[in-house]
Amino acid sequence: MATGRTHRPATRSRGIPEATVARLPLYLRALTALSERSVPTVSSEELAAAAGVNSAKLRKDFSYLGSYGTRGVGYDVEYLVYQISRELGLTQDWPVVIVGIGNLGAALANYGGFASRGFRVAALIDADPAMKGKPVAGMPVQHTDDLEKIISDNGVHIGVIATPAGAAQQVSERLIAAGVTSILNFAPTVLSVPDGVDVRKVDLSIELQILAFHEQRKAGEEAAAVAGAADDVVTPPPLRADTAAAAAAAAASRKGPDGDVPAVMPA
Amino acid sequence: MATGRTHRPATRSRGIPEATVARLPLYLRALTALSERSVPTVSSEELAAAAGVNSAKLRKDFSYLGSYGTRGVGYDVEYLVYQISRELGLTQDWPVVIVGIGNLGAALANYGGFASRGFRVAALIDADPAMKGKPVAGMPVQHTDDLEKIISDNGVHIGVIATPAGAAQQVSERLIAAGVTSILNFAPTVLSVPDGVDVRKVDLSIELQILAFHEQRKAGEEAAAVAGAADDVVTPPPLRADTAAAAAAAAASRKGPDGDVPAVMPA
DNA sequence: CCATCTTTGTGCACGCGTTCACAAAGGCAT
DNA sequence: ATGCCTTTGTGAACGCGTGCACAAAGATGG
Ligand SMILES: NC(=O)c1ccc[n+]([C@@H]2O[C@H](COP(=O)([O-])OP(=O)(O)OC[C@H]3O[C@@H](n4cnc5c(N)ncnc54)[C@H](O)[C@@H]3O)[C@@H](O)[C@H]2O)c1
Ligand SMILES: NC(=O)c1ccc[n+]([C@@H]2O[C@H](COP(=O)([O-])OP(=O)(O)OC[C@H]3O[C@@H](n4cnc5c(N)ncnc54)[C@H](O)[C@@H]3O)[C@@H](O)[C@H]2O)c1
Repeated sequence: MATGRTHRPATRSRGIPEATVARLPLYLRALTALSERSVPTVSSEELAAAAGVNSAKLRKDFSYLGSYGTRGVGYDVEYLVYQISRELGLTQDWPVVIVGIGNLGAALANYGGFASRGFRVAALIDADPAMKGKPVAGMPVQHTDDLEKIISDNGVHIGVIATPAGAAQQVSERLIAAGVTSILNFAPTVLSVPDGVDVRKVDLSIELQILAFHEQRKAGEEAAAVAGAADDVVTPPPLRADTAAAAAAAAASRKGPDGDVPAVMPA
Repeated sequence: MATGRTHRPATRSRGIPEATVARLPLYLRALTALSERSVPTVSSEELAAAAGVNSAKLRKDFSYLGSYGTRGVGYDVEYLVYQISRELGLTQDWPVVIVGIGNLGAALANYGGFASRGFRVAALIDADPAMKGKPVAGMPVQHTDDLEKIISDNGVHIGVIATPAGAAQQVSERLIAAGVTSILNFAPTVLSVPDGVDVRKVDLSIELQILAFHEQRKAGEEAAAVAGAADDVVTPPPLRADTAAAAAAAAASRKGPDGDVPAVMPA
């Protein structure tokens, strides 16, 4: 069981660093584009630019896969596409089920890029009886009652969860019990899964909050640059009296009227 | 313009490490749940479990914000919710525009959790004239012609791109020219943006490919454990003659009538 | 066959992030 | 008050990821 682990810490991908694995799809996408334009070879510099990374990083990444380049020339595009595809396991077919066919689930089901890389939507599953049999993306929605059978009949190892957060943990347990060992979770919850099961999450809200943090930071720096850096508004340093008071009020909302809690951020 | 940088390397969030910033929303979510259950205080151990992280990591993360805990007791839930919200900039309102109201864009527009943390969908924008004025999530879709005016009138700094990949770069340029400085990109492309602009990407296909890599790895290890670890199939080590031949054939798939081509993907 | 020029592959150093482990802090009971 | 017990906050060690810089490899032209 273990506590909700979010990424793949256990598997310890022998040899290839996790950071490299995460970039391989990026390289593959850039290479595919080159391949379509019939470009025969590409240098690490060019490919790195197309993938939006540093060329040294790219070369080091490729070095984990083997020596597939030719010095003085670059990399053979088609050959590299094949090698990366093989390394990522895209030379085989991966049946996938999507659970929770609401707004998001339906959009995912309709997503073309889904099938373009060896992933095949094997089934769409929803708990709503009214959805049963209803076609979404040209495929009938099936009921959760048949989840186990669907997973096992199709040899599914990868599941996508797009249910409300409250149902996600339970759905993940059923998926795992039925044989799924990799989950892509769109529900905003931490999933607790056994060792050996990989979970990756996509959380729109978290991404926006991270952007907001930096955005606020920019606004603060800008204000500090314009003004004499005396006023605060959003900067972390001290904290104005009224803001501190609000914080104190929130903190004291339970017990006595200890109206203290001065300027925070001591350490 | 710089090459497509993907994450926030420039901003150098003074003080708070990027990895910590990325976890703050996780803590906030867990704390909000506790708050709703009227739990007054929580220990680092409990909160860490709820957020799916290590308790030492959580304490260190909080130490960057300040000393908000009480030794022997734990953290005041309400107070911490306030502090993290403030740090993330969620105490203010963030108007957001979504560009590209197709399957995904519509799902995002309908997403309730969007507005729950200070983010407000200020406008939905699409290039399709047929979409103009059509209500999606109770809001009329506006045409791209008015993009600049919408951004400026609403003081939008955060934009979400859900257009096809081919249009993403151009859309990002218009957004940025109009004043957007943070972009959440759902299109599978590397965006080239000027310094000072943050881009975060959500790419379903990449996530699935990473899962496939580990899935393949699991299958390989399993097979190796069962069999005598002699056969390859997917293991990285050397490269057998026939495998190399297949690769070479794939590389030549463009010119000659080599009717093979493994499983490699096209699009 | 040799010289030159381009580009790979990688040794190395550095910085960030994670984790351990513990002293200090504070509540609480006596 | 005093001592015990819990939990925080953090110093320090470690490991991973990144980027530099360059020697080696190989293509290409003479
Ligand atoms: N829509 C988005 O843009 C978006 C963005 C980020 C995250 N999310 C998250 O994705 C999830 C789905 O979002 P949505 O907007 O599609 O919600 P939705 O309500 O439109 O769809 C949820 C679907 O899940 C089904 N469902 C409920 N319980 C189930 C169960 N136990 N087993 C199988 N199916 C079940 C429902 O019948 C419904 O069809 C939510 O957790 C949401 O927070 C959505
Ligand atoms: N649907 C998914 O689940 C999913 C998942 C991952 C990634 N994506 C990516 O998200 C993007 C959108 O996917 P989708 O399924 O919603 O596609 P879609 O074709 O349904 O929608 C695209 C929308 O963008 C609009 N558009 C096109 N060019 C535009 C422009 N220049 N300015 C403004 N709007 C423009 C179109 O009119 C259309 O409404 C694609 O890049 C896709 O690869 C989608």
